[in-house]
Amino acid sequence: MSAKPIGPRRATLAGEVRAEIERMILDGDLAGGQKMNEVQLSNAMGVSRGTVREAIRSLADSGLIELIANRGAFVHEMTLADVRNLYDLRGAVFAMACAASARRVAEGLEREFPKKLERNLQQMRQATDKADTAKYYQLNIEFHDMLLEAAANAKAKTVYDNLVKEMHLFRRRGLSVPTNMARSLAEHEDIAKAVLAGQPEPARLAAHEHITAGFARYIKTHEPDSEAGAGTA
Amino acid sequence: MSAKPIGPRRATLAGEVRAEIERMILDGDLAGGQKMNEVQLSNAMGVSRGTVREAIRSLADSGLIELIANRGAFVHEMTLADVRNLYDLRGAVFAMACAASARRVAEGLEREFPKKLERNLQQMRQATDKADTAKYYQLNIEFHDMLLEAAANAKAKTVYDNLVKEMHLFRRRGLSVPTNMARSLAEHEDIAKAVLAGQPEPARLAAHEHITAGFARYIKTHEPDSEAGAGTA
DNA sequence: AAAATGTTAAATGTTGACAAAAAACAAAGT
DNA sequence: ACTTTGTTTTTTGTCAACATTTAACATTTT
Repeated sequence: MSAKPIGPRRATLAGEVRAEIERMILDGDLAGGQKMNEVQLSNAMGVSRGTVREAIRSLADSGLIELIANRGAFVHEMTLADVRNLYDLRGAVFAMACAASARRVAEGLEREFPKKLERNLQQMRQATDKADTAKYYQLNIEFHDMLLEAAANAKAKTVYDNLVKEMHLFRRRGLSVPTNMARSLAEHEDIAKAVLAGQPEPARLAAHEHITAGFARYIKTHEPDSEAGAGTA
Repeated sequence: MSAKPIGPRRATLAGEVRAEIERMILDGDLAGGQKMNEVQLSNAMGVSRGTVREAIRSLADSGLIELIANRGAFVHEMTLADVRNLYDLRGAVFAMACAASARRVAEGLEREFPKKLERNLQQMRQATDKADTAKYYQLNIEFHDMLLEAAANAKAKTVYDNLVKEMHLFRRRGLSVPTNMARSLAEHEDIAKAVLAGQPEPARLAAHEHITAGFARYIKTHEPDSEAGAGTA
C-alpha cells in the first residue's frame, strides 16, 4: 500500500526557528556583532520566547552566535585572523576527507560516487568554458560535498558544514566566489584524479593545496595589504 | 583596590547542569544508548525541566547525545567504525594544529611555549623510565593541549576537545591509556622537534603519524580480529 | 561639573502548567 | 496465536508568568 506523504511535516518548531534565524544571519539581515533580543524575535516570529531561546542556544553551539551569560546573544563577529583559522581547519578536514574517499574507492566501497564525481567535473569544465560563475559556484559546493559524503565520516561532514557556514559570516566581499575558475578547476582535477585512483596520500596533498591556494587567492584579491597573521605579537 | 572575587560564582544554572550530565555520561553513569528522561533528571538534580532540556540540547550539539524529535535524548552509542572516523578527524585537526604551532614558533610569536613543551617532554621521559602510566596519561593530555593552544586557533581547540570527549564514549576498554609509552614518547619527541624548529610540514607529518600509529596500536591491542572498516559494502 | 550612589526599567534566567505526540497496554477480530 | 484497532499513560514540545541580573537614568555629593 502507498499513501502520499503529507508535506514536509516540521519535526520541531524550535528547529524551524533555528533555521530561520540562521538564514537571517547568513543573509546579513542580522549584522555581525549585533545583539539579539529574545522577546523581539519571538514577537516577530509569533512564537514563544523559550522556543527562540532554544534556537539561539543551538546556533551558539555551532559557532554562529556568541553567548554571554546574563547579557545576551550576539551575532559572532569575525576578524580576518579568524577566517584564516577557519581556512586552516577546513583545509585539514577536507584533506582528511579526500584521503578517506580515496581509501574507500581503492577498497571498492563506492560504486556510484566515481561516476557522479566525473559528471560534476565535466559540468565544471563547461561552466569554466562559458565563464558561468554562478553555475561554477554551485558545482564547486557540490564537489566538496560529494567528497565529504564519500568519506563516510558523518562527524567530519557536520564539522565541515559548520565551518563553511561560519565562514559566510565574514562577508566583506563575496568570500565564496572563486576568483580564478580555471586555476580552481585544475586543482579539482588533481584531487579527483588521486581520489579516483584510490591514492589517499596524493589526494590529501592535492586537497590541502587546494584550500591553501584558495585562501591565498582570496587574500590577494580582496585584502592585498594584509598578512592575515593570527598573531598577537 | 582589590577585593577577593566571590567564589567561582556559577555563570548559569543550565551550564552547571550541562557539566553534571556530561560528567555522568563520561563517567559511565549513563550507559551508551540509554534514554534520558527529562523529568527524572530534573527531579534528581532539583532543577526545572526546562533547564535540563537546555543542557541536553547543548550536549547534543557537541555530539555526546543523540536527539530524536518527539522521542527523546539518547546517550550517543558508538561503533568501532565511528571511533575510527573520530581518530581520522582528530588526527587531521591535531596535525593542522602542530603545523600552525610550528609556524608561530618560526615567526617568534611564542615565548613561553617552547620552554613549557620541553618541560613536559622531560617529565614524560621520567614517567616512562618509572613506568608511571597514570602520570604519563596526564602528561600526554597536557602535551596535546599545549600544541592546540600554541596553534592560536580557538575553533580548532573547541572541535578537538569535543572529539576527545566523544571518543571517551567508546570505553570497551581504556581507550586512552597509551599501550606503549616508549613508542608514544618517541613520536612526541619527533613532533616537538619539528615544532620547536619551526618547521610546519614536518610537524604536520609527525603529528599525523602519531595519531595514526596510536589508533593502530589501539586496534592491535584491544580488537586484534577487527579491521575497523568504515564500509557498508 | 564630574563622579559616585540610589532608583527604576528592561532583558535574561528559571520555573511550573498546558498541549501534542509517542509508547505501552488492552481488547477485539481473523 | 497473531495481527489489528482502540484506549490509557507517559513523555516531549510549547507556552506564559515569576525571579534575578544587568543596563539606563536620576539624584546626591565632592
